[in-house]
Amino acid sequence: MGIRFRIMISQKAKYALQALLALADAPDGEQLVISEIAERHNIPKKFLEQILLDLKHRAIVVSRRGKAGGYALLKSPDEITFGEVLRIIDGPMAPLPCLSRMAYRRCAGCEDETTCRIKRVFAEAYDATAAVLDGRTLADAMREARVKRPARRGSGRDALIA
Amino acid sequence: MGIRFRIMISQKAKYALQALLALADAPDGEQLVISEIAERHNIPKKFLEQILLDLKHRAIVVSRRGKAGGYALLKSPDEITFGEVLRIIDGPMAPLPCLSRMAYRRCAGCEDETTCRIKRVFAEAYDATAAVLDGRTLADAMREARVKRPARRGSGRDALIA
DNA sequence: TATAAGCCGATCAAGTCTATCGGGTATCAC
DNA sequence: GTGATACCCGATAGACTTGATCGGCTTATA
Repeated sequence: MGIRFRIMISQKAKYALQALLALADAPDGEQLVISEIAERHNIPKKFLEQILLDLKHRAIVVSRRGKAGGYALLKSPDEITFGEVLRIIDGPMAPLPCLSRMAYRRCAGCEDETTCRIKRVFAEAYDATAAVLDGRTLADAMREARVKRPARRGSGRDALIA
Repeated sequence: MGIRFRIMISQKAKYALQALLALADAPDGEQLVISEIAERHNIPKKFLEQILLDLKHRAIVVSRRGKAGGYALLKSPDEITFGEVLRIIDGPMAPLPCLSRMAYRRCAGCEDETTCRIKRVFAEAYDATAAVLDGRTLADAMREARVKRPARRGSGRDALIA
């Protein structure tokens, strides 16, 4: 139906970030149950189960099972970066396989990687993206929501198209 | 089989950029036929037809039909940006629909867009990416391939993971 | 022991990506 | 004007991914 976006964050990653922010919001690191988070943020409960389990396996959150169970953050909100979460949920972020450190692969049909004229530009783009995503934490996101800043840079987004 | 990359450039876009660079390489804007480009760069010929047609419709290249036909660049290589090509071939680049100017859409389930804590971070990431991709032209890519520069920034890519 | 909550693997529908196919149409050489 | 060449264009198909659901198991509390 709708238009497809290429450089898109998955729904799963969005859910993951929402859930983590919900946990970060909980006072005193109090734990929350899946169904609570799911209902409050309109996330399919079973889907959220998978997501939180992934995050648990990667030591972002902890869980307690049983009747008094639930989830809580394992790391502090200012130690959890967006980049980290995205890599866990969506896999490598590099725009070309040959640019990834966590999953390097030669590009199909690329004969001389050292002189590839496409690679260099995307390497720059990737560096720029990664610098932002690896530099922003849940704590940053929580802060930004409270104090509304003026445009961060001179021209801001208005200079950009699409 | 392999690992999936999320923020990935499509094969189609890679073909498009290769083809455009091939046309930019041609001396005096001489035209090339599809099959020539396809063979030299290992691009499926019929697939490349579609791609070049798209680029023609968007006024990036011109074509001549018939026996002495072929393709040539319509704009000069320093007027064709990577971002432009990517938007034509892959569609909007924004990581969230609500960040796209060319195809704005409200994010599913996002209730208050002005206070969305996820949006802001991705807006920054997107700005950073777009600044690079909209700032690099085919001509840049051709230049960079010739003179091999030292690392552009201090630490360079080595500081980054994945 | 009953109940609540997380754990876990399998499966499914819809959509996307890559590529291919079969022909249609313009242009040039002769 | 006839044939060959090269671009134009819509339809289709297979493999894969994504988002989501299902059923049942395990652990812990009351």
